[in-house]
Amino acid sequence: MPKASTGKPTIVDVAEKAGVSRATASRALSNYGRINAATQLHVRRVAEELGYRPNEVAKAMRRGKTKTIGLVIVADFTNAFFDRATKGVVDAARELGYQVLITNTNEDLAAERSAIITLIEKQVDGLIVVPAATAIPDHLTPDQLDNKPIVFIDRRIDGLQVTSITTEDFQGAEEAVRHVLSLGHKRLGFLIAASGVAGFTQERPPLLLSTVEDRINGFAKAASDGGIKPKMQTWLYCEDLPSASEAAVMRLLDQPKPPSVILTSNNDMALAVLKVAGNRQLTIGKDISLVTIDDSQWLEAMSPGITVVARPVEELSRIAVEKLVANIEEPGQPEEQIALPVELVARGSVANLILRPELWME
Amino acid sequence: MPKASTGKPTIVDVAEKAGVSRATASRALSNYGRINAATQLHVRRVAEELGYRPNEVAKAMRRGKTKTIGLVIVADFTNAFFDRATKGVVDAARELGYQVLITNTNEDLAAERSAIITLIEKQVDGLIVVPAATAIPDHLTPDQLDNKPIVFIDRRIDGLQVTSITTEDFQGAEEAVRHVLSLGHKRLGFLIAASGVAGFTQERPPLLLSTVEDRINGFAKAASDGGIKPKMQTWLYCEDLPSASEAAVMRLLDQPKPPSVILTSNNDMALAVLKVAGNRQLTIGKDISLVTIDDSQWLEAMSPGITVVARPVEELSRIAVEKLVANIEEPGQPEEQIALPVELVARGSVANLILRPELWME
DNA sequence: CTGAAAGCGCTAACAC
DNA sequence: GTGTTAGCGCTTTCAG
Repeated sequence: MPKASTGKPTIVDVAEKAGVSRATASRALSNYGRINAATQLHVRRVAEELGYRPNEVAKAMRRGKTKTIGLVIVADFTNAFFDRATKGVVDAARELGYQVLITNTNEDLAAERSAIITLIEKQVDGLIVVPAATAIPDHLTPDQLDNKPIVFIDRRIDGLQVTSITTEDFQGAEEAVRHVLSLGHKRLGFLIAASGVAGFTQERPPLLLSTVEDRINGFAKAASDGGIKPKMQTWLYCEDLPSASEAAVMRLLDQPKPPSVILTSNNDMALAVLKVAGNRQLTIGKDISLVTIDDSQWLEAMSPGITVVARPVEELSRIAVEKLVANIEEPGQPEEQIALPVELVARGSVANLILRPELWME
Repeated sequence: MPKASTGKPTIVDVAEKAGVSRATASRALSNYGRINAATQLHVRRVAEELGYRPNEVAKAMRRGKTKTIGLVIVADFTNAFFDRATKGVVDAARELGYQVLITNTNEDLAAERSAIITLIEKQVDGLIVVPAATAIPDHLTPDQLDNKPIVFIDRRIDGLQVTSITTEDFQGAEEAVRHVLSLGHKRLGFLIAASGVAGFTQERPPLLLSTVEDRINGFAKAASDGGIKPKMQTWLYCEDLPSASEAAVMRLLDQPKPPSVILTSNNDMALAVLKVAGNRQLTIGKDISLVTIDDSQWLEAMSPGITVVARPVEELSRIAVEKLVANIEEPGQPEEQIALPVELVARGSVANLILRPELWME
């Protein structure tokens, strides 16, 4: 009586039934090495009959490659940027034959740290991360990473030699300001999401994510270039929490001389402006203007549509995956800092104070 | 000269350096079986020194468990439901010590099929899927699934004995209709997302997802209970594509006697209403009313806020993971069909035709 | 309480 | 072109 194979068929079962050795079966199934075409066909047929499925874990163990990449995404992917980025990474990875193991840290460095350890232990071939850190962290050293390739998306960490795919946030922010200035706005409110602050503050926090840093600098440069005096600008740095951001918006609006336009650094801040404006019966694009960074279908569908700096999220994710996979399959690629161009999409959320000065009296 | 271990340290290196056997090292590190406390401490210290990291792939191979679950999510997680569900699953899984391997199919059965095969080959311990199929598919048999547990979220497949976590869509839809009727609406437009149709149609497609089916039935029941004659109802079944849904909305609005309120079956359809209304300078909650299913921060932040049937997405995901993990760790749990209650969140997008009949003359 | 040894399923030298 | 064999790194009987 033949050894009854109880569980699911393995390559040994296939080999036996096909009357060949394991090696031949393997060659037939994985399509490598020299093998007789007829043998291959036969083995494959037998495998099919048996309902054989390769065990990728065993393969991974043997080859030292899991064909899996780890995605460490911070915060909600409830955020209009991160959900698209996630989808982009998953899709691009699959096209290249990789699966993605996903982890969510809540902008929390400790969570990021442990996520990376887990992923490395799971033997991912590489990592795509949205780093939560502003300074060089200790858990992103080649040693901790087991020398696995890594690429950052959305943000850089200056001083770390890591490939990063970001967007031209400085230019985008500049363009946003130029746009509102061209429409006659002179009193500007800036609402900047900044982790690490409690509530909101006028003082610029010392440590900021590279994206935030770039946006601030871009905003500031264009405002200054446009001849807008600091007095005419209100800057609020705000915790990324509805309670904080809404309070910040109210503060902005309740100034003796409130801004005619608010520029927000991300979706969450824009949401707060929308909320508060709604509560106060203020019409966007008329009573108060708004420009934000990152597009979404909702921003487009509103009336008026919200003017945004759109970032090429899908492309960013795709490039990140391509660079990572290139480095996995051919180690030693040079590090690159890639910044993708952004685009201002003007919709109706910025009042034209030139054509309709009655909307805004100084 | 001792065998210089080149690569990363393995448990053998730890054992050697600690002067114990592999078995003892394993016991010390994985904290099982009988082991002397002092020995354990020593081994752990050595492991620490060496920077030893367990290889989870090897563990998985040996134990036959990967501590990984596969998530097969359809469509965009750009969708306000799926992004939150994804996050919910990832978070809940991590809390239970599982990682998640994510796949995105675009409501495409073939993609789903291949995703599941891949996941099974990767030896996931179980599967959470949003099934794209309306009828019983051939790729979800215990055999194809390698007898791994599976739970559906968001939708059921009637006739398939699979644990599913859904929401009370029938009741939610009913409640939505009751709400608009109570506000005096009598002419109702229903915009239903339905895959499989091209463009849009008035004819009800034969095969519908269980969620869609339930929503339609709920809408219809409440309308009929409320004495709304079929003549007063317009039903449009629509491809889930902006071009199609926007055309459908226009059709709805361009009828000789257009509905005073549109009830949409999902976010995408609601987006189309918003878009078209914006283009036509129609004010939501006044010129045209809107109720949709699934909440999002955007729907809440708009002015007026959009009235929605909110579904408990996080809870749904959490329960799905818990049920799945229970079944992984203790196989043979009974299948369950769980439907979570939903909640109507009334905001300002439905005009009150009773208080302000001038908004709507028959 | 600890060690020896087997083996999870697969691939890749190396022989023939 | 095919078979033999040796592991990948780990856990787990089974002895002692």
